[in-house]
Amino acid sequence: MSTPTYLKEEENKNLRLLQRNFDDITEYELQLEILEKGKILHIPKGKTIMTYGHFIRTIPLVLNGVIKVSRENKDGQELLLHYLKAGSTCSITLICCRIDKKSILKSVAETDVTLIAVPIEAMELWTSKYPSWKNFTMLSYDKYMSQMIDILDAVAFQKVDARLTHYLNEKSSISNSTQIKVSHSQIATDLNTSRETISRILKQMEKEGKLKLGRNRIELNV
DNA sequence: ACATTAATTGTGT
DNA sequence: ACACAATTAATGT
Repeated sequence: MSTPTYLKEEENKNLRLLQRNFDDITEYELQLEILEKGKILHIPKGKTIMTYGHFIRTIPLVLNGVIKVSRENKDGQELLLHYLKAGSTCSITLICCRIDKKSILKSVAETDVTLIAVPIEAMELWTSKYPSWKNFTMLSYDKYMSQMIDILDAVAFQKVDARLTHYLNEKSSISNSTQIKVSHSQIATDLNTSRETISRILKQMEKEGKLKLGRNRIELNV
């Protein structure tokens, strides 16, 4: 049975995407194996990928789009941790699935997302077989740890207004626009604070001329 | 075009 | 943090 041409083209496209976004994964063999064992998933904006308590059986390699990762506790309390952009993976899942642990995180597609879902069984071999895979996972851990330190820093030492400013800048860079589409209560959830606090700080910032407010919309001034 | 309703935002305590 | 007022967007008639 021969593979239809359009499928091969699709595969080539994905291979190039993989090479372009994950330049730490160098072995051509490994790249092919990732595409062979992994499954390409297209996830629409707004869809929840993981929530608290889910078992994890695959790890995501993000090819396109942005995934929002937040901590979620039993009571449904949330705190935005970081964003996964193209070329990254969730390193906590690298550990989690190894020890067969339930997810302690929640992830939602911030934009439309394309990713390769790699089953854990495949990864096990790669660590010993391909130096660059080992390197890639180590770099991911390192990146993750740094981000966690940053979060700790922000929550422990920064005031809410500083965190809000940072939040807005990040949002703006993700959407590549100074127009941010989000409600005050969503921001409050992300930063784990109250909606009123966010409303008041935003109002103050508007008075200072830093931004312009609208319903479900914030326009950043440059 | 207008009225109704739901959701978001503003504010005082 | 809570209660409520005001405003805005969405929807139906």
